[in-house]
Amino acid sequence: MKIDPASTADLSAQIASAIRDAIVSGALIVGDRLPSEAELAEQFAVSRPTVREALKRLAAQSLIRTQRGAFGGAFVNRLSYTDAHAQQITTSTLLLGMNDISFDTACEARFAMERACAQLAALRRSPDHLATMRAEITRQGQPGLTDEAFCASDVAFHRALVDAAGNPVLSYQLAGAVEAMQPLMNMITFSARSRDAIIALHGRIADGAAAQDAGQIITALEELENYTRKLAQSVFDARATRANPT
Amino acid sequence: MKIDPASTADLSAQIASAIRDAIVSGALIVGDRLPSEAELAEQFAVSRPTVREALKRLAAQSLIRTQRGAFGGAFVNRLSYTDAHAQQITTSTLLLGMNDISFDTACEARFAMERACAQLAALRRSPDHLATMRAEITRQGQPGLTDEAFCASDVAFHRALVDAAGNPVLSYQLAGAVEAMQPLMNMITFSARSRDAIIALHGRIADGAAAQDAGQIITALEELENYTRKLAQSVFDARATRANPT
DNA sequence: AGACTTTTAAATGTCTGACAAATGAAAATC
DNA sequence: GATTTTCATTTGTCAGACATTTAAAAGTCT
Repeated sequence: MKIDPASTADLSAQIASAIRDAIVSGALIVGDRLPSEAELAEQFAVSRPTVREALKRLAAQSLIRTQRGAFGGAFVNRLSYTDAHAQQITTSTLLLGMNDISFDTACEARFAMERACAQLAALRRSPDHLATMRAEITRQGQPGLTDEAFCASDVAFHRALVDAAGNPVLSYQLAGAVEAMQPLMNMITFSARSRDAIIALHGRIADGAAAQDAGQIITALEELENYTRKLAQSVFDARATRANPT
Repeated sequence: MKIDPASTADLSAQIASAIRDAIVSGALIVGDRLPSEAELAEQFAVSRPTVREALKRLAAQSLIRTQRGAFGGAFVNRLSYTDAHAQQITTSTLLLGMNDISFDTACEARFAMERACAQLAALRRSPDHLATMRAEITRQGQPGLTDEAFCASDVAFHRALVDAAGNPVLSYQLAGAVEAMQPLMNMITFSARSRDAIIALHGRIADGAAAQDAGQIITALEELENYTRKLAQSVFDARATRANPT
């Protein structure tokens, strides 16, 4: 592991990059202990604070974990689904929030990916997944539910559908996409009638999963996508009219 | 922005978390300048090195960028697709590399997502995308190509298919999944015959895109998935036999 | 007055040295 | 032999200093 003395970049960034490369390439494997901060400082010929900044960068990506005390140090971390998932949600949420991505684009991406697991979900859904879906549908029908709680339940419902596909890699990828949509969905005010429509579509999805009928799930998802986009459109139109009345 | 004095977690982690929350929640928006390190140190009642460690954590996630000099400082960064993409590839690659995920699981997830954009790709593919796909197919047929170069071209081909869907959110999500598979794919040695089979399938995908026939793309992708899994299986079987000959 | 140069203040980047706190191993004690 | 104490190691945090970069502000010349 070496750094380029000619580079103008921050030393801590260079050091972090060197160690990251060693981990990604497999030169350092899960559980390996990195040299102590003092040793790293000597190896890279920098001071300990600089090394520490580099290590904090890696810790922010869950690449390492640190432990105090004798025989402590920095260890290469096993990236868990939970960690990866959390990072993906942060990244996706910010990406959607900062880049003026249209509701339609985000919606299209989300439902395209969700349809991708319909086939597998129909094949592998367990009674557990079905029960979760039914429970969320019931919750969504309860009176007095706030829009936010309705959205949260919506996310949980779709999360169950994704998990039903029984592929952890798919779950990790899609859960990020679905959850990142939530702030956008939260902008919509759901009338009682639109809630009923969504709940009916959720019911058809759950029925399709129960019957192991992928076609039914996909059809319902397509209708849900169209309905969601129409709903969002009307919200945006109403806002535009309020802001700019003729 | 406050931190909990009772928490046992690292101060730098707490400070990073507080600032991150402010960014994700929208209290700090793109382009906003954070207080200087000295001011932050005073606000949080910690030393400057501790503040710096917190800022480096945020920089590692591309949440902020720093600028030296007068009127410099730390600014909330617009998370670009490029940054998000790079992070996703690192995360996905490590997740796949560290967690003993079977080739089949990863392969299934990848092709499920890729099929999800077939419909959109058939609808929106531009001459540019078609040209890229054709060019990669040509490259793949060249003699003397190393296995690694073949894999890289394979990734480029599928990347073009994903981009053809014309949805940046989808591209960001899927590019990570496809590229993260590359180290796994690199374990396979491609015989001339298997290369020919893959190239033929790529040709059918490109033809389907050219004809705007989503069904053809999906069928070819399914065959490609099956073929890839069969190929990987034979590689693993051969290894098992070598390691444990009867 | 306007264009160019110099100065300067503010900010990050880096270093040194120090102490606190945690932690597990080893030594001492019962 | 079991328990307690000591101790070395390592990370976490702090204080203060200097180097470097940067753009605004002041100064200078035409």
